[in-house]
Amino acid sequence: MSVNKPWTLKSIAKELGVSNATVSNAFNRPDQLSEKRRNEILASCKKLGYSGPNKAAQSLRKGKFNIVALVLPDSVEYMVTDPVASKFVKGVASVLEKNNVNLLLFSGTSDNINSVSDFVDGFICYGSPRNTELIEQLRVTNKKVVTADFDIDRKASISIDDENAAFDIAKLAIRSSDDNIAILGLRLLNSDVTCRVYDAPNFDIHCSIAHQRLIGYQRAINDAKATLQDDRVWNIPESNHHFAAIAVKEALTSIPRPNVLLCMSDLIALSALQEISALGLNIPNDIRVVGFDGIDEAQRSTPPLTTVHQNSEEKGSKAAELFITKANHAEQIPYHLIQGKTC
Amino acid sequence: MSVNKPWTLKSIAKELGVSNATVSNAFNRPDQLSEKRRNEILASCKKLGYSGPNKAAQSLRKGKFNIVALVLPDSVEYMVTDPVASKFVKGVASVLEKNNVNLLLFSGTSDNINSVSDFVDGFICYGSPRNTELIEQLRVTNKKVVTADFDIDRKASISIDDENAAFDIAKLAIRSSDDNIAILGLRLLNSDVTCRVYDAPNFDIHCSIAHQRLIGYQRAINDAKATLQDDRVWNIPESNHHFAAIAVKEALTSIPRPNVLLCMSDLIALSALQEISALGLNIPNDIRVVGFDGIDEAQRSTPPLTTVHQNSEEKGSKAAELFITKANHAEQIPYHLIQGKTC
DNA sequence: CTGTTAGCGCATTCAC
DNA sequence: GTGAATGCGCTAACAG
Repeated sequence: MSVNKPWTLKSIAKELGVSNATVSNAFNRPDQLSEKRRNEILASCKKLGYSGPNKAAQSLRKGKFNIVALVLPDSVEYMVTDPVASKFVKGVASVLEKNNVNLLLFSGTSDNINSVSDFVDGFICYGSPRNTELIEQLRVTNKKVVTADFDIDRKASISIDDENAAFDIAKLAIRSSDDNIAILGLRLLNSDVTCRVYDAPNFDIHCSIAHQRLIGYQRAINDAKATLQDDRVWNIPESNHHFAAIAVKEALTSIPRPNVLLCMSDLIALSALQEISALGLNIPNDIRVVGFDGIDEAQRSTPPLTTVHQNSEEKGSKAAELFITKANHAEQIPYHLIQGKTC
Repeated sequence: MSVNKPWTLKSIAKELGVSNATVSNAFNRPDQLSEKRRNEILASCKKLGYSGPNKAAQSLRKGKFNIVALVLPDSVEYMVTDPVASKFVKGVASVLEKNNVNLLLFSGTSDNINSVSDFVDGFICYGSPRNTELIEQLRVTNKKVVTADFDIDRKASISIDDENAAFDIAKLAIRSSDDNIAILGLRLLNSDVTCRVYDAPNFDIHCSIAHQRLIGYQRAINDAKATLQDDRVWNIPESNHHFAAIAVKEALTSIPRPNVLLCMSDLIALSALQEISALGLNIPNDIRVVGFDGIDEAQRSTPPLTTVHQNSEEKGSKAAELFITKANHAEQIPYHLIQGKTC
């Protein structure tokens, strides 16, 4: 056999003078042959440079690929930019690695999961993908699907209790029925610009965490007998300073100026702190601000942010575990409030 | 045909009453049949719910997978934590996406590329992987390999001129032959603890960027007729505050105290700024500090860091382009100095 | 332009 | 324990 031609199961079997079933069994089904025979074969293969059955062929045959596609909410850029998403990915990766499953990054802006679904065992979907057609595709695929921070029918999912978390943190921020409240929402609309949200009940994505958080805020507002003016909800398309600053500026320059800012992410809240300082206003005396997520950076800001902490890494590892164990239930993990100095 | 059984090329061909080659051609080789016939077939397939040839089988047959494995220097965690690595990934992802190639994350701590090499078209390797056995495996694989920030034989590679960049920035920092210089190196040794490096020439990895930067620093030191004491080089295993702070503290408490700190990453330099402030020392009067990388954060520090800027995202996109175009030359991209206020 | 056929590399049956 | 046969789903070559 030419040294350049890579070995195949067949060719190595012939070389060793055994049947190909035997070689296959040596690698895949130890119980089908004696320990001794197996070790001999494996040793010979190693010596000859055959590193085991071809994975692609094996996958085609078995219908098992050991790859899972991580469907990101947005482009890959988003994942590496957003600290919350990063932690999630880290959690997913650690569990998959332990199970010898490979991780394929799949952009939420792609137009079809078909391009990969033939060679992955399934999907872990983190948040609602920007291209909403993917949701429908994920709904109908017969591959395993686990969602995080949003739901698709009765597929396995992992999240926190966003509504109650939002309620709790908003209760902390709202002190009087006279408070002037503004909500800086994250992806409340399926839009890619910062804008106000006038028709609160009419969302594109009803199952989104943004929606749930909004309900929680609203409940806290009602609970405090305060009111939310209908031009005081903003939509921010991505959790970053660029888009957040626009909304924050609009909010701070609107009359009457809000004295409570409910932010759907810490990054948004941090932008708010920055703008508020720039205006020479005092936190929390003039304005109280609360965030959401509990990223490390938020505890190092001045003043440290009052926010909801959720363990994104755990969320990621749980998502991967749900995938591996083929679970199909919805799971929630706990959150807790971090009492900073911004309210 | 049962509605539940997914279509195959064969079954759909039979259903449509055409040969399977025709269906295959309709999807893959438009020139092999009339426009009209092709459209008819594609339309029928769509109507019946056949979304095209199975990718796994197609890949096995063609030997083309449209997946590239990105070999990370360390675990996935590293990638999402390090701002420089993040940018690189972003650059890679954007180009691959444009070419309909999927990105598989491959940890630099894995023990064998064999686990994936049967179903990827090749590897993009970012920096020297923590498990150095992978280097040898990448060297001998017959799959396409592109390396970034380090070299494997004559495979395609992308980097900056690390030696000259280090020389340039060090020249900025060193002002007199009396300067007391300390070097805070990044991965100079294949160790996972922070420690001093005594035998400068004896590196595990001779082709590493750390090595090249060290040579550049050394050249600048010689050029300034200054000297580097042999206990003034530190090895930091990962570019983060935890490991960096240890080295910084050791350096700052050694006698005579260094007045020039050459740091092999901005994150290390930022840690240094923090520790120096904590000691009540003045930058740059008491100590001058220079970094490497030019991350955004370094410009927002007080004082803003003097450093080398390299475009990591471009490095990533170039790496992907080298892969896509099957190039096999070494390429360098430019760097430039950022004159901050730390020296 | 169309249909037939022989693999891509493997795992699983079934008889031996 | 072994070896031959079948097919996972597809593409390329070739004949028509």
